[in-house]
Amino acid sequence: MKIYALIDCNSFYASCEKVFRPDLKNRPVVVLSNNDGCIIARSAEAKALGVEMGGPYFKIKAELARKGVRVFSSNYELYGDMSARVMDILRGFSPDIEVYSIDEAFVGLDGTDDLDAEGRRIKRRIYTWTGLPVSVGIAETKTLAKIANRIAKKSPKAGGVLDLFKSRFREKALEATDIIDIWGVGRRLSKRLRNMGINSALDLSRANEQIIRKEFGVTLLRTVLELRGISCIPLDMAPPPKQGICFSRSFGRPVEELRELKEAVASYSARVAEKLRGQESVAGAIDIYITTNRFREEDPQYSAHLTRTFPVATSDTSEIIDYAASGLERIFRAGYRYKKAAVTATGVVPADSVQTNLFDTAMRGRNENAISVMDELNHRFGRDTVVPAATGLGAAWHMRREMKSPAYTTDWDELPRAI
DNA sequence: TCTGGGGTCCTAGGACCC
DNA sequence: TCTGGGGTCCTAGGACCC
Repeated sequence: MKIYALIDCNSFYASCEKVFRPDLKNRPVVVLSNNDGCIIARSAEAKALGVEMGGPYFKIKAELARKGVRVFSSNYELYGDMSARVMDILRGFSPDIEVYSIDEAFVGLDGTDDLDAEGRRIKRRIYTWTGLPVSVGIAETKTLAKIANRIAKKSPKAGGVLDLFKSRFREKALEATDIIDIWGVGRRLSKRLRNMGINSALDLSRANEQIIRKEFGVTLLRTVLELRGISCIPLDMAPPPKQGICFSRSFGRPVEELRELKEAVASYSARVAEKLRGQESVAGAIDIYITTNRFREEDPQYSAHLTRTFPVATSDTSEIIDYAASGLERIFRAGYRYKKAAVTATGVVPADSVQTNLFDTAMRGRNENAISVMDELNHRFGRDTVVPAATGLGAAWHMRREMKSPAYTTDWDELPRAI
């Protein structure tokens, strides 16, 4: 029988700031997003004062000051560092751990006798070693562990830890959980479910499987089964490298010039390339997105994106910047006040898989002649001088720019002429 | 003046092939 | 003439997560 514990740091960003400011103990604290745009974390004291999550800072700045709320700009380096410490401590309890987000992890506790006591040991050790308060929820599925965690966090009686594994309180817990608070049920789904008279987690756990499958798809069906204690979402201990790598930012002020946008897109592209190399991946394509400020309804609105595919998957900074820049030129329209730009690498695969893919592509082409010509070129000019592109129909031959006469052809039979 | 950033998964529909 | 089933691959868009 599987047992899952969900460990979740309370008000993570706000708690991280408090660790280094003992004078703020028991004081309300909030943390702001990039550009100090909106509130992304609130300490318990701030929540008690009614400070809303996601509220734009400029609208409530005066109110926060009046209430004595301390305000921090976000410091992601600090949060990443604190997160790593917490995850290391959890690894001391079980090797079965899925780091789910910066402030959450699922831990497998199979074979543990006293789950409640183990949960309290985890909570105590993290607090002693890092100063961060956490909540622990335990159950036989991840979805139920999420619910247990949520109740542990809110209920004063639970003291931050709730074990729902084979618990006689499970039905009560489901009944007390509103549909919108279930992991995997968002605004849209909850609306549709309410129309069917499904309002609580208990209602959803009793819903008809066929109807759920037909009307909502397999994702929600899995949620239903998980609520019944049937585990459908296993621990993901070694998440594969990211499939898409994105860098996106809002500008501090409206941007109208192509030149300025280009600078932004170039620096975002460089960051994406860095991230790619950091996880030893390459991208098959790059997507550029720009948009105006949707909150300024009086302004003309425009947003656009464009995907550019690389002949050969790459993590090369200048190549990525070039492609992004030319994509930007194509979607840029003058006369708009731009607010935000994003650069996303897609088709991301491990760098060392590319040669394998290329070989497969070559074999699919079944053109012995082309393959032997490629081999000969590579033998004469050095390894990887010529490679077949991984994407596109048929075979596309790409010759690296180190060669004096770079050639690019989409025809197998053309290759010999490239010599 | 001022409204975050970074992801995943699923499904539907079109292109293309035999 | 344009009719059929079965399959893959790709893309766009929706919904959700923290």
